[in-house]
Amino acid sequence: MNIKELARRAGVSISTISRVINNSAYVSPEIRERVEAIIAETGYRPNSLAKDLLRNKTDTIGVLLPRIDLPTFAAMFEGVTDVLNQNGYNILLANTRDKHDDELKYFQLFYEKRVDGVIYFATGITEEHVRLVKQIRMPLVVLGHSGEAFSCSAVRLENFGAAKAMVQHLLELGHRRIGCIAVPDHDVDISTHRKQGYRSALEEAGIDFDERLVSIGDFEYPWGERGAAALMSLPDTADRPTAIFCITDRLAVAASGWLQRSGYRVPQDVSVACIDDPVLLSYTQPRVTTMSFDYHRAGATAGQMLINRINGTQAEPRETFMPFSFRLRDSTGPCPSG
Amino acid sequence: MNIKELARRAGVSISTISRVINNSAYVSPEIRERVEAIIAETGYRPNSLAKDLLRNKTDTIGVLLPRIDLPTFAAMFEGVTDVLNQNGYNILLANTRDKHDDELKYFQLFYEKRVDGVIYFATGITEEHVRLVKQIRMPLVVLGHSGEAFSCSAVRLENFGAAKAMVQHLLELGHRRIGCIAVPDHDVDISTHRKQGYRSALEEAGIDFDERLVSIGDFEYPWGERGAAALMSLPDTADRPTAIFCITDRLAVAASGWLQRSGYRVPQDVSVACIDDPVLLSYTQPRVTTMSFDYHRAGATAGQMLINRINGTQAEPRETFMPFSFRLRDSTGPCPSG
DNA sequence: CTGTTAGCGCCTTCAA
DNA sequence: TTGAAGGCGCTAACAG
Repeated sequence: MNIKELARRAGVSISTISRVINNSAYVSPEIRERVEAIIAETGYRPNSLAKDLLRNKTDTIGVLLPRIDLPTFAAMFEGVTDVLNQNGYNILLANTRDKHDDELKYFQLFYEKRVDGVIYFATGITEEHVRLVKQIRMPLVVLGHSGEAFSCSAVRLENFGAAKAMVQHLLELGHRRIGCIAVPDHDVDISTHRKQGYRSALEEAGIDFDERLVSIGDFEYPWGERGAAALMSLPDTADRPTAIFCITDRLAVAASGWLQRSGYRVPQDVSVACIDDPVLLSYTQPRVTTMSFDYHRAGATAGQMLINRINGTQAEPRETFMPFSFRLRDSTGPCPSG
Repeated sequence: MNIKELARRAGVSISTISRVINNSAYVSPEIRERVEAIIAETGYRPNSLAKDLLRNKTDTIGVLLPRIDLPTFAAMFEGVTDVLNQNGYNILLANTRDKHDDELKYFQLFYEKRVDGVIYFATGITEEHVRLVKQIRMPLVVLGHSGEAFSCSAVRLENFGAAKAMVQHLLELGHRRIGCIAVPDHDVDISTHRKQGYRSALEEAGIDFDERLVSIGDFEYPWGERGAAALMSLPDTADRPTAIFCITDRLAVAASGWLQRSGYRVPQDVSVACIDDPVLLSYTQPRVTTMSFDYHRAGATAGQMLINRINGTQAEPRETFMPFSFRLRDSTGPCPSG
């Protein structure tokens, strides 16, 4: 079914059909009624492809992300979609599932599908990314990294500050041997900056950095166990940490579970703290002290920035940092031997 | 930049350009080279809208779901996207955020955008849904419900069996007063069937159903606390449950946390069990006994069914039930007063 | 081997 | 107030 067939059945021209569909001009009531009846009866819906081709706009935004099954990404994503949907945009979603090399392919896809803009949950930006994006000139907003390389707006997190403040909290509780369960430096904003915050807090407190207190793995639960186990099995008991700072929530949950199953009380024997605050952390036993970011808001901000960029409301690149807030719960306490 | 401009610059016709882009016919090496050089230099990429309009195919699948921030949905979604991406499809994602009424709007959108098929994470199917889908005749696969109303294939979960088997596990441990934290009957497959499984197991064991042992709330953590609190505050101590069966994982985590904070040992005083097995449940304290569904596989199966339907490989509707598997962990134990 | 032409379905002047 | 015609960017006959 198309506009031509509709016109034939209604005994009018295709322009008239177009007019009633879009209310774009006056149509005599009788004709309008007749056409509407036929539309209702046939269940006709215009072909958006044809329309989009003509108006050179798709009302679709490409969203590129490495995974969606982490609460943090899911929350940002829902923030993005909330504002985009409210503004009449649809989402073409590319989930690379951590296959970083596929990102370039998806940028091309977005361009070929002529999306009106792109939200990019960045993990690592290469020169190829930059060249490609420059070439295709699509409105772009980066989430989780600087947008400088692309000369575009970005929404970032105060990762350094959050990590530093959390370690300072542990220092204030009297802890001196503070372990850190972290991840490699693939993802600049999270892994590097949070680790830097940890080191910076120690440094300012005049505590020497001890490499044996840092355990590097990945973001997943199993590593929280393994990391905690590694730290608590340092040969000299005096070397073992009295507090463990985890770079993200899953590591803390698993570390806390392992500690308890291994006979340590949390926080009486060992404190556990982290960054990121999925609802879960308020319901585990014990509840976990953390630094909270409003991920939904971060996503919504990025979405709004992109809309402003498309509208021309805000042409100049701008960078927003999301603040953290301290959530004191039950997993941190005074240093025992302190 | 378009094919016409390219033709002008290369001094050839647009068909020649098309031929080199698509490798659809022989082109003399010199011309091919010249054209490819210009393409590389301009960064030209064909407009998919025009192509899709012509071939009447978009290589895009619409995915309609109520939310993406639950591990179960996220896992199914990634299963879907894995097989679809592997088969060259892209994803137009509609996240209703539990606004059930928007579903119809998104079905229309999918049709207007001429997606090649739809995966529908169904929560409640109304007559309007059926009428609309019948009218637009798109290949469709339903996830989480019967596809009967649409005469389409579906992937479902053995919710009844999983719930029944879990309650039977508790019965075998000697429990007679088994609480249930559940949700209202909005979502047939999960809420109703799992509750029915609970009742069926009790019935077969000759235990009278006690309404006071069922607490109805929602899927979120806070309700796990409130539900557990309600069950454990029945006036007569003898009425209180010695085991709590939760309809899904979040409720169990929160219930277990609340019990421990309220002075109950899990499982020595009260056992906790549930259905659904996000990785988390292996890392909480205690680890939670549950029935596991392979959600990723469920999604992948749905994706493959849709592809088969589009190819014509499998035209007849078919229904697959995903089996459950028992994960015995640390949150369930013998009935104390046994 | 390459160019010309006719649409895909729709919107938008421009006439009438 | 309505109709005719051109064109969005591309592919696929059909000529040459």
